[in-house]
Order: sequence, then structure tokens, then C-alpha cells
Amino acid sequence: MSTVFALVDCNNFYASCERVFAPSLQGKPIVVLSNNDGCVIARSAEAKAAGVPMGAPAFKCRDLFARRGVTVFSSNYALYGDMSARVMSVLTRMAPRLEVYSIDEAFLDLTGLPGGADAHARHIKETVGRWTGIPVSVGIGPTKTLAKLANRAAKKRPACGGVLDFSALPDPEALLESVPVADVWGIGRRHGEKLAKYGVANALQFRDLPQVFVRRHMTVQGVHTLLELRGFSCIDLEKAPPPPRTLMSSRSFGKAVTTLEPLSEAVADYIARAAARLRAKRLVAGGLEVYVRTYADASGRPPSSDIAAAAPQSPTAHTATLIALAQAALAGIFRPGQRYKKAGVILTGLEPESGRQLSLLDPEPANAARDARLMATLDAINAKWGRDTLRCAAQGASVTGQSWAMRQNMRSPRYTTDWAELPVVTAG
DNA sequence: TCTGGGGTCCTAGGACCC
DNA sequence: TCTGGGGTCCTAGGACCC
Repeated sequence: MSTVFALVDCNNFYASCERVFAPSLQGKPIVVLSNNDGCVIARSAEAKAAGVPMGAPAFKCRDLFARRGVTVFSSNYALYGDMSARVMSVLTRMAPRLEVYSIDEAFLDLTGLPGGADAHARHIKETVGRWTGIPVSVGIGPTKTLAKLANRAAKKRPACGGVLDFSALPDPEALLESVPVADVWGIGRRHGEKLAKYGVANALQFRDLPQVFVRRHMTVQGVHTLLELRGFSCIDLEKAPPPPRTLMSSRSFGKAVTTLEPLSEAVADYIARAAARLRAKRLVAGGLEVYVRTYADASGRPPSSDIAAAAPQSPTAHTATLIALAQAALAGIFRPGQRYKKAGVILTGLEPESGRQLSLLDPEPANAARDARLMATLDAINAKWGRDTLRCAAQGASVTGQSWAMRQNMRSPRYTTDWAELPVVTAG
């Protein structure tokens, strides 16, 4: 029997998370901004109706926000991550196989469920809503790509109550014809532009292209998308995601940085964050990259980027070792007089820490055990008392006072992950 | 004043080896 | 008077996703 895929996607996820804890905003327009309060990354249905564009720079929307009474939130990833875990935990109980695809989406295997996929999907939608407060839509299809398309249609057609099964459509080709080709999962804007030159505007036209044409212009991944649109499943559910190959931490600054010292501090801070995530996944890094990016300057010269790589003597998750390497790399690419907008670090060459401890050919440095104990202690203290309780001096003295800190002026409380910010329920 | 952050995969091309 | 064939590894760049 062929697989029945479902895609469960949270509606306007970040905006919905904010509204769970601010019920007075139900039915009101709200938006969530990216880091640095830069651009709009989530909108409630009412904000969409008010004409707030996705991805719009926040400073260009101030008038519209004021005129239409839009409530604005800085992004609060601690809250969204926790709400996501709650949604996924409910979904885990409701399907035999599940792949968490992103913070707000999961693919489910609904093959052979009693009562049929559609009824089960409606039960899932209702349960997630009741237990978490987050509204979801469910798309069902014989391939992941078609389940994605069905989900998109479920959101656009109020009549279907948030659930749509591609296989049950009376006229599936009409749906394919209504979808711009660039909106198909795996095609994207650039390929969409190229396809338009060949007269391919929608998903139906793409589906009927010759396979060799697609292979030539879009590699094997394009062929997978083509076959999936035709109903042949090529992209399976991934139950246990493979370990990450890289870990990245980067931020834009609140304002331009022009000297090495604050840049160095920021890089140390990003390393500390990335290294903590590395240890949480029981991995070590065999290398790292540091990059910086400048503003476009007044004369119209475009922004420029510089990148430098470094590697420890042996793979490690020791924060101080990685910071020293990253700062030395940074010093090599820093140029006085530049106005820097952003910096980032990427940890590369990741491998399991356990593999290393068993290696006889490549003995650990003498102080590796001591380093590991120090990091374990640091992680335990920060887990108990908050992420920035124990820090390296290189990260700068204060958590909030750095000249490079990002802007975040409208963040909601960390309702679910910080004791000091629990919501208060008032009787009466 | 001036648009986020964190990932993956595929391919082409060069270095190097036999 | 003019440079094989085949393989591996690495990197850069381009595309995609959320």
C-alpha cells in the first residue's frame, strides 16, 4: 500500500504563540519582527488583511501599524521553541510515524488509519488546538510535495475547515493550475523566473514538462519534485534526522561597529552560543569559520563580506579554545575604517564526542578531561540559573550593555521558560 | 535609520594520485 | 608538430528550505 502523507503546519505560528498568552488580541492584527526588529516575519490573519506585507522592513510600516492598530512584537524564540515542542509532543501521540520538519511543521504518516486520513486529520487539528491553543492546517497527499500543496490550499479555502486531501479532490489539475510554479516546494523564486522564460507559470505546466528538461536545468532535486507532483513518492519521511554537519551563530548589530574590540566580543559571544548547542548535541567541532559583513557605504558601494577559517589541534567543544581561535581569525580579516553590520561564526567538521573518546590512534590532549568537566559545570549552572549566568570574559562584561547588542524593544515575556516571567492569572 | 538567522544539497572545477 | 583515463577529495558557488 502506498503511503499517505500529511503535513501539519501551524497557522501564522509566531503570531499565534503571542496570542496564546494575550487572549485580548484574538481577532486583532498583530505582527512579529525579526531579530533587531528588522522586518516582519509573522502576521496574524487580520494583519495580512490590513495589508502588512511579509518581509517588509519594520521602519517602513510604522504608519500602517499606527493607522490600523497593529500590535507589534519583537521575536521571542524561547517562547516559540517551547510552544513548538508542545505541539510536536501532541502530534507524536497521534501518528505512528512523524518527522519534525521545522519549528512549525511536521510530516505525518497517516497510512491505513481507521476512519480515513481526512477524519483523523480533523481530529489532530482539533486536539492540537484544544491542548496548545495553536491553530493548525493539515494537507494530505500521496507524496510530501502534494501534501505541501494540499496544506497551502487548506489555508486558502475557508470552506475546507483547515484540512484538505489532495487525493479526494474532484479536479486535482485545477488545484495544480492555480499554484504559481515558484510556490511549489523545492522550486523557489530563481527557478521560477527561469521557468517563466520557457512559458511555465504554474504547477500543472511544470508537472507535464519532459524529465530531461527538468534534469538539465534543475539537477536531480528538480526531477524529484517533478515525480512527486505526478504522485510518485521520492522523498521519504525522515524519522531520526541525521546529526547536523555545521552549527552557525550570527547576528546583525544594533548599530554599526567600527573597532576590533566590540567585534571580538560579539564573535566570542556567538562562539559561546554555538559551542553550548554543540555540547547539548554531544558533538565536537573540527573547524570553524568567522565572517563579517559591512554596510553598503554612502557612495553606493555594495556591502562586502570577509571570511576566515581556523582549526583546533583536535576536535573540541571547549568554549575558550574555540574563542581564542575565532578571535585570532577575526583579527586577520578585520579592516580598520570599515563600518561592520554583522558577524557570525560557523562550527564545521562536526563529529560525535563519543567517537573520539574511543580512539586509540589519536589520544586526547592531557587537559581534555579537565576541559570537559569545566564545560559540563558551566552548562549545568546555566541550565539552572539562565543562559548567561556564567560567561567567558571575552564575551564582554554585561549581558545587555554591549555596544553591538541587537535591538529588541518589543519582546514579550518568556512565559513558559523563565520562572520570573510566568504569566499572572488574575481572579475576578 | 535603512530588510533575520540557521540550515541542506548538488555541481563544477582544480589538485592530486595511480 | 604537442599531453590518457580514471578515481578521490576539497572548495566555491548557487540553489533551496523554514
